[in-house]
Amino acid sequence: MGATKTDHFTAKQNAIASMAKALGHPARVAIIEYLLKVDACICGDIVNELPLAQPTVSQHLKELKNAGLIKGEVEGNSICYCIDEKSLEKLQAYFNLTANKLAIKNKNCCN
Amino acid sequence: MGATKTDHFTAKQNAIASMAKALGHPARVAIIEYLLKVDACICGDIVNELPLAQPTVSQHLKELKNAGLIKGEVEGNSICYCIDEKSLEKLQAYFNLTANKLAIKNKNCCN
DNA sequence: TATTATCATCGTAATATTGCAATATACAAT
DNA sequence: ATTGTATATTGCAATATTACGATGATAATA
Repeated sequence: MGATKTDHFTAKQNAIASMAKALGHPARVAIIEYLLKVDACICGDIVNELPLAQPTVSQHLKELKNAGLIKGEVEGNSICYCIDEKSLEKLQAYFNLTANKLAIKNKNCCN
Repeated sequence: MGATKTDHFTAKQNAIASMAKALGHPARVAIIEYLLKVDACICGDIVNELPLAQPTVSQHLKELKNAGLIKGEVEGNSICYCIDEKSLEKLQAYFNLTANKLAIKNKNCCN
């Protein structure tokens, strides 16, 4: 026990959960917001922005990358991290769909 | 260590992270989708829908409730769970804003 | 080549999450 | 009152996450 039973759910449910999980930490939300704000995006800048040590930030970046929310490319001595537009669009589409379904839904329950 | 340093981030960042974290498990995504699909919404139904034991489902429901994503009301012998529209709208608004900012952004980096 | 700068990885401690059996609680019906 | 049904809570084991110091790896620069 202790491990999530991912194989019992649909691929889409796991995909959404995976991206949501990556955003389930304020440092990672802050990283996304910072990447959105600046044009140049090097890990060092992010470390200076956050109240966390460099290895911790590096780890958060890795998780965002694993979830597909950001991309990283080597650029000389440093690494350039950027938001992966597609993943953000998937989340946008998912929540638009969900909120719209909810708005249309018959509310004959708890309301 | 091991505990998230929430107080170092903004209230909004923590709020988004908190809701995202609640959706960071496929069972909880499945619960939201199920609540969206049905009109009547009682926990027993949810237990039957999911490949998890009753206490586990109950715990996931509690977390969704703590994050403000669902509301629960006692209804006779059972409890009626429903999606909290406001929270879903917040997520929708957040991802719309983020995706739109991203679309407008100058991409002079990693692209 | 030696040094410095930048980011990643390893190792580890502290804490949180996941999942379930067992048990408790609350209500409805008999 | 007792029984049955529905959900919550407790307690625990397995695993995951968070955070950071120490150390590596690589590239630019002196």
